[in-house]
This record gives sequence, C-alpha cells and structure tokens, in this order.
Amino acid sequence: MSKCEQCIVREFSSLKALNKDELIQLSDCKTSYTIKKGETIFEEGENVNGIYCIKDGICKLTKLSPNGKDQIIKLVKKGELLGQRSMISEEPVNLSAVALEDMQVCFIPKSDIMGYFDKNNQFSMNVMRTICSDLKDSDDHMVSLAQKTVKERLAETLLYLEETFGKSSDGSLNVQLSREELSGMIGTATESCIRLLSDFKKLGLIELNGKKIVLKDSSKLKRISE
Amino acid sequence: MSKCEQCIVREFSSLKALNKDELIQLSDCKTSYTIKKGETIFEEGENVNGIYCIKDGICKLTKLSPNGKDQIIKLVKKGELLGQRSMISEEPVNLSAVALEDMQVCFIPKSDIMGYFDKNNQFSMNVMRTICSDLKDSDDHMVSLAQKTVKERLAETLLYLEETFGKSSDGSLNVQLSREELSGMIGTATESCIRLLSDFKKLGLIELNGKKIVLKDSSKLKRISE
DNA sequence: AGAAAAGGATGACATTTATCATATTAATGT
DNA sequence: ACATTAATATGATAAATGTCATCCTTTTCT
Repeated sequence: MSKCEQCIVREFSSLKALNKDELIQLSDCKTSYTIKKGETIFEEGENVNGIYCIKDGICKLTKLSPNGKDQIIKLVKKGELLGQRSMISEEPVNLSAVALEDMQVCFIPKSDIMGYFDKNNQFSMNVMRTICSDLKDSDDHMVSLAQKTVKERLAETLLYLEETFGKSSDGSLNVQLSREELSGMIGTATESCIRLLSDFKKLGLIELNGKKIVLKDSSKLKRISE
Repeated sequence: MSKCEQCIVREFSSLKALNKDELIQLSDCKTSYTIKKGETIFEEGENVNGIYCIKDGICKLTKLSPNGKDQIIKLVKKGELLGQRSMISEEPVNLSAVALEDMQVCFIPKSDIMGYFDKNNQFSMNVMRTICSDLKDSDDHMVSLAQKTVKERLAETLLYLEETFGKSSDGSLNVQLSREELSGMIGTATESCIRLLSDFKKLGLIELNGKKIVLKDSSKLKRISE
C-alpha cells in the first residue's frame, strides 16, 4: 500500500492542507485502484460516498443528454479530486467519470475525509475554492456554448486542451480524444466537428495524424475563438 | 434601520444558520438599498467585498459574451444571496447583477460575514451547499445549451420560470422579461425567440399579452422541452 | 398630448449546423 | 492474417438559426 504522505500529487489538490499525521491516517483508509482506458469510475446517479484522488491519468466527466449524446462537462487530470460536490451536497453524483487513458486513483471514504472538513479549516477552504473555481469555469463555458459558433468553440477547445494538458514531444496535444469526444466537449454533431477539423487543417492551423492533433498556428486559432 | 432578526427572508438563505445574537450583530453592519428596475447592483469584474441579501425583487446575473450579447446565467430572487462565490474565491465577481424589478437588498461587508464562516459551521456548510447546488444547475444548463434545440430550450425555460417564480392572479408568469432577456437566457437571437413564441402561441401552448406570458399547456411544453 | 425612442413582430434571405448515405481507414478479435 | 467492427472522412441535402430590413406597437420624455 502506497503512502499518501509520500505521494506527490496531493500537493496539487485540496489535500495539500493536510499535515503529515493526517496524511498517514489517510493512507490507512484509502483504497487504490487501476482504471483502464474507457472504464467507468462512477456513473451519473450513483452514490459514491467518498472522493477519488487522481494519482495518474485523465478522465472525462460527462452527462447524458435526453437526445442520447454524452456532453463532456470537464476533463480532470492527475492531482485533482473527484466527487467533492456530491460529498458536500450529500447527493448522488450528477456526472459520470470515464477514463480517457489508464489511470491510478485512490478512493477515500466519506467518513474518513469529512472529519478533516470540520477540523482542518484550510482543507475545507481549499475544497470550497475548488468548487467555486469550477462554478466560474462552468459560467464561462455556458456563455461559449450559448453565444459562440461551433467553429469558435472548436478553436477555443483546442487551445484549452493545449493549455491544460500541454504537448508531447512530437508537438501533439497531450490528451487523446476521439472525434466523438471532442464533439461532446464543444456540443455539436461528430460530422460537423470532423469537417471543421479538416477545414482547420486545410487552413494550416492544425495538423492531424489519427487522434493526434498538433496546433500549428495558435494565434490564428485564438483569433477564430473569439 | 430594519432588523435582520425580524427579517423573514433570512430563513430562505444560508443566513438561517445564524442565531439571534449573530443576527442582531449583523443588523448593525449591514446597509440597506433600494434598487430600481434596470439598475445595476454590481458589474462583472468589480470587487464587491461582501454579499448582498435580497429582501425583495428579482435580478438577473449576466455575463457579457465577446459577440456583445449578454448571456443570462441565472435569475435570483427574494431570500437568496449574491456574491458568495466571489467572497470565497477572493476574486472580482464574474457576473453582473441587474434588477428585473424594483428591489430591496442589504449589503453585508465581507469583514463582518467572514467571521461566521469560521465560527458557525452550519452557516459555512449552508453556503457551500448553495454553491454546490449552483454548480449542479450550471452543469444541467450546459447540457441543455449544448445539446438541445432553441425550441426545446425555450419550452424548458418557460417551464422553469413558472416553476421558480409561479404565476400571478391572471395566470401569467410572475417574472417579466423582455424578449431580449428571454433570448439571453436560452442563448439565441432575439428574433428567433420572438418567432418561436409566436409559434407556441399559434399552437395554443401559451398566451401572449405584451410582456405577460401565460402557459396554457404545460404538459405539451414539457414534451417539447425534452 | 405629441414626438421620439425602444421594444416587438414578421418577411426574405444567408449561413450554420444536423442528418443521412456512403466511402475509406484504423482497430480489434479469433 | 483475415474478417469484423468501429472510427474517421466527405458529399448531398434538409433543417435550424442568424441577420437584415421593415413595420407596428408600446413606452418614455418633455
């Protein structure tokens, strides 16, 4: 069993407020899982009863629309926590979490984490600030979806992906999404997304190589995204 | 100066966790304002440095899109608080608040409310739960904007307005929005919104009388909204 | 009251986006 | 390795939505 106090990713989340003793305690109650690409961590409507700490990998948070399509609400990466909102609201999770690549996650039962919520003020403030930040992002995203064209949203999303996940050695985005998933992020039909990617490629803004996408002209993409 | 401990609307917000002494203290530091319809309470980017408690009236929270249109993120009514997210994040507000009708609001400086945040656990939990609920609503709204047609969103919004604000004695929605504002809620061009309202009227789903809207067939609207 | 401005409604048309069909390419299972 | 399936790509077309122009109605101002 790996030890929380030696785990680097805790520094990136609200857990950084916990002291050494608290982290040692945490190590005893957590469960580690390996999640394969495509597997579900939890599903919309489930009672999760705890939080997941992402040690490695990226997952998507999706919500099923009545039309049968999955809307991607957020991508979550190494160092972030899942299930905080649900834990505080004492409600089932409202989103599904599905791995986009192989993941390492640790599950901490609600009973074990809620104690720090009362005792460790800094920790609860961190959680609150994270949720506030999510809310702000959500507001911004809403304006995009409501007011921007699909083309603008695609450009915006590509820039967001590069900014958030960086690029790998070959220059391509460090997160691989299927065309369908990318469509699920920008809220459009898969074919429309593919078509616009082709357009961007013809305009020399990006390069496509299977799932790999390289941004060639970020400043022009930036201009399109507004 | 009116007294918080005698104010009924506190029961509807996170403030219900405060005890009598705390409320009496609050009365001394709050400032009451009358806001006329159309006036701005605060603007996107401002440092608000406190929260507003809405004693009476309704306001819209909007965010300006790069295309120049105002997207309405949320409507807020009597009993609710404004500026909580900004206060916790210690950031400028990300939304503007504009009165949709004459309002009574009380402003409580951050310095006076933050104390309860540490001392009164129930109060801070209430605030958190409110923000969590906003986040959940925001996620739902996002899926609507991304995946539903304008017609579906209009039907959904009309039902939401009736559910949230009720109807007045003549059966019309108890909140009056201009066509432009309604468009700003559903994320569409004003003309498109007007056209669809006319369609709904021709189908006998609603009645229009100036700004007044009466829902005549909620179950059919419900069916359209999915 | 009357003028001016704002808001609402509607037609004509352009543009964007979705849908359906089908081809091509890549991934997967046995 | 080959068949099967899934993912990507593209064309043709329909449907949804936005834009511009114009007219009508209501509100506001003096």
